[in-house]
Amino acid sequence: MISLSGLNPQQRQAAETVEGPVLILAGAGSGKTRTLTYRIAHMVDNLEIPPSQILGVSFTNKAAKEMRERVHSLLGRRKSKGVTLSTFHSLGVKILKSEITKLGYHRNFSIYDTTDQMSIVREALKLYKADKNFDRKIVLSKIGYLKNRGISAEDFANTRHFNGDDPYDIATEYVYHFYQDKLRFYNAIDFDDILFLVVKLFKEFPDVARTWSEKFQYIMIDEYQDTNTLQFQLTLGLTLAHNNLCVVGDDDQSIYAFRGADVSNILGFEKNFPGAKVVKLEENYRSVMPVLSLANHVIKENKNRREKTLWSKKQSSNLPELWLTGDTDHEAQAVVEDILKHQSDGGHLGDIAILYRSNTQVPPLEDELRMSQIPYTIVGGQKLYERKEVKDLLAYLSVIHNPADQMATRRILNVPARGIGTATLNKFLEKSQETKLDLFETMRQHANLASGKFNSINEFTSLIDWSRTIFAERPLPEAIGLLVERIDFFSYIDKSYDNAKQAERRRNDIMFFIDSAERFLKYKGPKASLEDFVEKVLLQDSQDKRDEEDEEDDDVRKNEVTLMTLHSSKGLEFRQVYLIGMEEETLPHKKTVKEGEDIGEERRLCYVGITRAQDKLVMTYCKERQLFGKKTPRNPSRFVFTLMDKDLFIHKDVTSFGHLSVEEADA
DNA sequence: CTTCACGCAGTTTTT
DNA sequence: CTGCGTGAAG
Ligand SMILES: Nc1ncnc2c1ncn2[C@@H]1O[C@H](COP(=O)(O)OP(=O)(O)OP(=O)(O)O)[C@@H](O)[C@H]1O
Repeated sequence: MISLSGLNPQQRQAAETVEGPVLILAGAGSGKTRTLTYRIAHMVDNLEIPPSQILGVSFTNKAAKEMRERVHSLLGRRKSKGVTLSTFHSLGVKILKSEITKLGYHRNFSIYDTTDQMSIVREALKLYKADKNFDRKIVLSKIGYLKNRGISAEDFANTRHFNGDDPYDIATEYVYHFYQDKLRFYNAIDFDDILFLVVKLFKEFPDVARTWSEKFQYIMIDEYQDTNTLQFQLTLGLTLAHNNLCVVGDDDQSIYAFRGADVSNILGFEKNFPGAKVVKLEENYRSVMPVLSLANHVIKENKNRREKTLWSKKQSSNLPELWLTGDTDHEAQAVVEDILKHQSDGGHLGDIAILYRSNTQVPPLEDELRMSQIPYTIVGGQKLYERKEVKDLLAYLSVIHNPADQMATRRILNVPARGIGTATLNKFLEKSQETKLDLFETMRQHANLASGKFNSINEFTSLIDWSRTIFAERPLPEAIGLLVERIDFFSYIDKSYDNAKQAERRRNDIMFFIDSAERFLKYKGPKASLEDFVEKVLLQDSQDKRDEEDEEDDDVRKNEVTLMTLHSSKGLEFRQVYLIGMEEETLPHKKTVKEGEDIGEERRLCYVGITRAQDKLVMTYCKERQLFGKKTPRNPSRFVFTLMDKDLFIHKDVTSFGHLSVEEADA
């Protein structure tokens, strides 16, 4: 029996209202996620609702994982096991895996990332000859924009989004069709398709939607302010058979508008789900009052927001601080030095987070942390599967699993070099187009197409066939190992880099990749399939080293500092937070300052950052910053600059403080 | 077909 | 400063 005494009366009411729509709209740290996790525990343990009927969705992997851990610690591993806790995207893939044939794709579809998408768009634009040179990034983002609003290539021209006078729209029209045709031919879908196709499926086959809706009788969605049109429609589909939907969010923390997120989903919840019980929470249990005051002042400036009261019982005599530092290296030094002090005072490093606007701010921090031997982890950032060699290997796996995957086939065709270049490739591409046979099959059946390449082509196709057998017979990590051996991948890597250090790093990436297959096998058991593994890697389902093994220290953070972007920090909390790069053109990012006034989202980002801190908050900005290799003078962010003399934080000039950098010492 | 060199464009944020 | 894409030479 789970006791709900850990909740305040409002929270408790939300947790106990299990039937019908419920909305919790409340500020940061007011216990929204906590309420959700107790609600799940309550349903399973007290109401004896079968866990398999419960679905908890969130937006990012981090948030999903956080939720899983919290539910674990309430219910214990055994009882929480059957509860589905995932992101929208992994839920989408799960649904597509079992239903996609209805849409004319095959079950073994590949999932394409931005690089693959770009290549296809590039090809399309090459074919779409025009005097103007189109930027494929713009075209691709238009396609993504459309998809996230549920608009297909066929519909585009008939929507208000289409402007017949805009050459880009006309180009996009063409490219979108081409792109979608190719994906289908390659039996591949992109990230946006994951949700787009589920929605399409639900629309065209209402009974399928109904089946899924019946499976998940109780649905909870965290960070609901970040849902976009597609996710909203998906939600509608999942609630076809009932209206047991509990959503949780904060319009002040909506930070994914660039991805189509639409706050009107949460603000209009009562309209969309009539009879919804609305719960407001006003007590913040996370932060100390001075931190919260600053946060409240920062967010107050935004227009079009729901006013909220937010207060905390936790007092503190320490105000947040804003440090002026020299340059990015010095900023990193100042932060690291402060962390060292914390460490020598016996502080735990797991209590500390360094947050920043963009991943480009990481390198100086990494250098300093390494030099000071402070353990740290970076969340997000350079992803394992984005490293070139890992992508290559992943492409092998994709072709083995889905031979129709042309992008993957082309990627590995000449990696390692087999003497099959563009000339040969083009011959096969032509043939493939002509016969409607996929590229791989074309090579198998018409190996003699390119004179002199007969042997190389044959070797390639039989390599893949051989691999398929291996992967069917051997455990995953072993099979990958054998493949790496067979293509002599390590020698290929060594040959590709004259710098021995680089080559070693790349080899390590591969080793790490095999390691993660090993962990995957351990976690999944012997039935761990190639397909599941690839999916997991692509969805970033588990990008950090530690997997489900170490059960007991689930709620104990490791003794290491956490580095992440403001975006990935949402929903988390740390005793001590360093919010670096509080500068104009960094926190209100340059791009948003230039393009009209959508500063509101940047301000919310700042709000999110501040409200991650429980006890201590340090914000830093630089006097100057290396930009494109040039020193550029910087100014403090307007978000705090305008609050300078209100005693909300202490402004410190630390430029003359701390270790001198090597250059300064030499000077 | 591979390799190398040069010019350039780009730096949000995530699945 | 880097990392990519293009083009010419080997
Ligand atoms: N009723 C309560 N009693 C004690 N602690 C609470 C209570 N409610 C929430 N907390 C604590 O407050 C902190 C913030 O809670 P939680 O993360 O659920 O807030 P949230 O509203 O989801 O925040 P955010 O909007 O930032 O995601 C957590 O440490 C949580 O354990």
